[in-house]
Amino acid sequence: MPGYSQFCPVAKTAELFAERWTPLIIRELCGGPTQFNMLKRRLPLMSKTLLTQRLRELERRGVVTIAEKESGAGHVYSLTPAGEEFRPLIEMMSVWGQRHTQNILVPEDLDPIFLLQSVQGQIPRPTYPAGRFVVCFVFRNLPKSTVAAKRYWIVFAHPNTDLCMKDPGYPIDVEVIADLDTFTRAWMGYIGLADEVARRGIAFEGPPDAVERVKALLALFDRPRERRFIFGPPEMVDAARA
Amino acid sequence: MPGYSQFCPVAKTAELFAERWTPLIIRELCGGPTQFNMLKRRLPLMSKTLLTQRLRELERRGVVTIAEKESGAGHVYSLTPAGEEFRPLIEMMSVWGQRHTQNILVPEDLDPIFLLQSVQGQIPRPTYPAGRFVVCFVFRNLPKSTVAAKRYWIVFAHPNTDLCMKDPGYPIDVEVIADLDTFTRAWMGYIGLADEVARRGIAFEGPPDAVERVKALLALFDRPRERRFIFGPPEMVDAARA
DNA sequence: CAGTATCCGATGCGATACTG
DNA sequence: CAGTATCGCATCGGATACTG
Repeated sequence: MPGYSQFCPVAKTAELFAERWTPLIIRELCGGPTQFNMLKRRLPLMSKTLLTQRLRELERRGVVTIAEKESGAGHVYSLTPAGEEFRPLIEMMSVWGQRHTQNILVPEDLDPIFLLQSVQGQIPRPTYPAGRFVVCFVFRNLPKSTVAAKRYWIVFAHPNTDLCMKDPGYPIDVEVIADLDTFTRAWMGYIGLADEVARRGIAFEGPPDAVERVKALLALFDRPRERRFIFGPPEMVDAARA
Repeated sequence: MPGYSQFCPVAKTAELFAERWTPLIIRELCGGPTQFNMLKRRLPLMSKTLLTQRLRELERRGVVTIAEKESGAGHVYSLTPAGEEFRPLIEMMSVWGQRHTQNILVPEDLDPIFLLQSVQGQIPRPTYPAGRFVVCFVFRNLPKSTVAAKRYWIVFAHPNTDLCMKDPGYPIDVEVIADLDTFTRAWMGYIGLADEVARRGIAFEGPPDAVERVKALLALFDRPRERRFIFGPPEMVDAARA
C-alpha cells in the first residue's frame, strides 16, 4: 500500500497511524513495555507475521523501540517519546467510540477474555478484598462462532489478582451469571446496569454480603453515563486514572 | 477488510476512522461543506469509485451528511456533529506530523497546487493589498514523475484571491523562484526560511517595495518553529485561527 | 517461546466505460 | 458535472512449516 503522496502532515501521519492494526498496537503499548506474545494475545486475529512487520515499521519510524530481553529470547517493545505522543489520540478514539459506536457491536466483537481483562484492570487495587476471594463468571448466549469457554474465574489474592480460564480449584465466593452481550454493554456503560440486574439479565449468586462485595468491586451502580472510560490494558487504565 | 472483532471503542473507532483515505476525507470536510469534485480534486490519487464508497460508508455511520444540491446534479457533503468530533483528532495528527514526519517527505509528496492552496489559505484576508496584486511562483526541480507546471499565479483582487494554473494575463508584481522541495519545507517550517532566502534557495524578483509586501504577506520570517500549523483547506485554517 | 520464510488465495482498488 | 457499473489484477495478509 503506497502512501498518499501528500506532504500534508495529516496525510503523513495517516500513512503511519491509520494503517490496519497499527492503532491497536499503539493502544496496547500505551499500557507500558510488553512482549511479543502479550501483544499477540491481545490481538488474536492478527498473524504473527503481520505483527512483526508492523512493529518493525513502527521502529523504523521512531515510534517504537525494540530492545533485547535480558533473559531468554525475544524482545521488549515500548513506545518512544514520539510514540507516547499518540496516547492522546488513542484516548480520543476511545472517547469517540464510546459515544458513537454503541450500536454497532456485532457478535464477533464479543470476547469474554478481553472483557474480563478489562474488568480485572478497572478494579482499583486498594479495593481488593483482604483474603482470597474468587468470583466465577458464567456467560450465556456466547456467539455461535466463538470457541470461548462459558466459565471464567477472577481470583483476588491480596495485592494480586488472576484471571483463570480453567477452574483454579478454590471455593467460589460469588457467581456472576449473564448474557455475554448484556454484560459487555453494561460494563461499557452502554445500557443501564441497575436495570439489567433488576430484570436479572445479570445475576449474582452467593452469600448476600459476598454479593454486595462484588457489586462494590465492579462499581456497577455508580458509573456515570458519559464518563471517560479508558479501554485498554490495566496499566493504561491506571495511568489514565492518575 | 473485515473489522477487528473487538468491542473496545478504540478498535471500533479504528475500523471507521483508520481506513485508508478516511482521515483525509475528514480533513477536507473539516473545511466545511463541499462537493464531490472539490474532494476529488484535493485527493487526486483516489478513484471516484472509492471516494463514493467511503462517503457512503461515512454517511451510514453517521459521520457525514449527504444532501441534494439545490441547483443542478450532485450532492453537498458535510460533517455531522459526530463527524465534527473528529476535528481534534485531525488537528492532533497534523501536530504529530509536523513534529515527526519532516524527514520522510518524498518527491511524490510534493505538489505545487496543494502547496499554493495552503499558501493562499494561510494569508489572512485583512492583509491583502488594496488593489490588484499578482505574485507568480516559479518552481525549479519538480519531481520527474510529476506532470505539474512550473509557473503559478496568485492574484489578489481586493477581498478575493485566485490561484491560477494559467497565465491570467495581468502584469506581475513579484516573482517567487524556488526549488519546490525547498519552498515546501520552508513553508511548513521544517527548515529556516530566512536561511533559504539568504542563500537564494528562495528568491524574490520585483520592485523592492513589492518584494517586501510579498514577504510580509507570506509571513516568512515571523514563523515560530513549533507553532501549531494547521494544514488543510482555507476554511479549516480560518476556523483554527479563531 | 519468539519469531522467520514461503506460498497462495481473497479482496481492495484502479481503470475503463457508461448514464442522467 | 456527478456519479455508477463492471472487470481484472496487484498486493495484503493468513496459513503453514521451519528455526534458534
